[in-house]
Amino acid sequence: MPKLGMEPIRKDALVKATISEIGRTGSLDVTVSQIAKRAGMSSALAHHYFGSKEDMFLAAMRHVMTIYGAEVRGALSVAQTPMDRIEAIVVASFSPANFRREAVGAWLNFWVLAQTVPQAKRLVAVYQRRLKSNLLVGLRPLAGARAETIAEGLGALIDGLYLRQVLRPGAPDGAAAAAMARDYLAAHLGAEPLQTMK
Amino acid sequence: MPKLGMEPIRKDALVKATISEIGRTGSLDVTVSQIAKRAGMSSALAHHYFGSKEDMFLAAMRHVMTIYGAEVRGALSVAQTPMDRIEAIVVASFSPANFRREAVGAWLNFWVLAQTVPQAKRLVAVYQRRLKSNLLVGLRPLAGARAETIAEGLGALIDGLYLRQVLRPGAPDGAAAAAMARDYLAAHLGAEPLQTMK
DNA sequence: AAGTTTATTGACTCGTCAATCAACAAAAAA
DNA sequence: TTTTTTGTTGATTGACGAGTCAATAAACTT
Repeated sequence: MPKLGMEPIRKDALVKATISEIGRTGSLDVTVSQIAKRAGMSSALAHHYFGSKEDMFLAAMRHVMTIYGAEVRGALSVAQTPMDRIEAIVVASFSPANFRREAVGAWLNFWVLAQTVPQAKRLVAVYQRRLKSNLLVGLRPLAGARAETIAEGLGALIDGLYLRQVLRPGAPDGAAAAAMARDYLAAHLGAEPLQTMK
Repeated sequence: MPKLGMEPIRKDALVKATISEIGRTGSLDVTVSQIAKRAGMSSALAHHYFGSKEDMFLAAMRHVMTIYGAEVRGALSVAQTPMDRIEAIVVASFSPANFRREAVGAWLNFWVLAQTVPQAKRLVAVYQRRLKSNLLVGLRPLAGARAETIAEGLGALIDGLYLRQVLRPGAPDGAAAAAMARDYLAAHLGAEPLQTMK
């Protein structure tokens, strides 16, 4: 009994189901049928709304990044000082949500996807640019000319710490990761604003 | 015309072919037949020597890590000072070899594999421990009690910088990554050996 | 010489899966 | 009311793939 305006609802359900299934299997080795089943429809319908499985992956990727982006934006909106802003980004990056099985599966597998699907690589690049630019807003008042380099380094450190927590045996420790990031900041900000020699 | 003692030769060929194919496709979505073909044998023979495809993946993973380990060990063997040691590890980690398509494909996909295959997770953990311990040897004379934290952070930073170079559009810049790692060191060593307050 | 171990493959089994299609149903437009 | 658009699925296509097996053959053992 077809109700109209199903498209966005179905697509949304499929995107979420895609992420769930990637998290469940830990890989991109999920079938359209599995996804469709979890989203409560036939695989044919999934193919109807998304032309191909790859399109579903890309939509799922955008969704994960949107969620993360919203989390960061929410945290930033209550930040007062520049330091607050950086702290907000760090905390959001290591929030429990990002360590859920689905999120982990999504990120790792999207990195893999980025190797071969240009569209996916572009999305990853967008994420990296946005992270850096968010960090810069907080860093420039604190570090001036060195802000660029510090933002680059802190961005990489956040990714690296995340990766390590995820690959570590046992439960990930977001707080420890955040502490390391703060340490990095302290060393780069507190120490040598005067060091100019290369 | 069976010559004896083929096993190690065949296995070696399969391992290398596995890495090649993973690099070529950028994913673990490679068939045993593709691997076997590239290694110059039938897929049945591949199954004869390795029981399953997963076994081939794990063997390939060990091989990649062995290569990297050898590279690091070689660089360390000529290091004189503690600082030399750290520098050697950094340079080796961002060597062109590690940015070859095969190496990139291997690392990214092995991270994914580690999510679901405990054996793979263990191998990743071994790599992380070894990196940290190598860094520690160089860091302890320079940083004393803070060596632990710095090694942890530098290890994560190296992974994060690697990831960023790999995902960046365009050719990766190992030298830039190494420079960032040095920057991290400088900030953590040169600055506040006296800072004790939390 | 007979028996055993090692090397090797073509053919096959059993299964999966992405994508398509024909067909049906209901709402909206004409 | 007829037509068009939107929603929906069962069935099918066409292809591929991991792992097994029987069979063949060379080399080594006894």
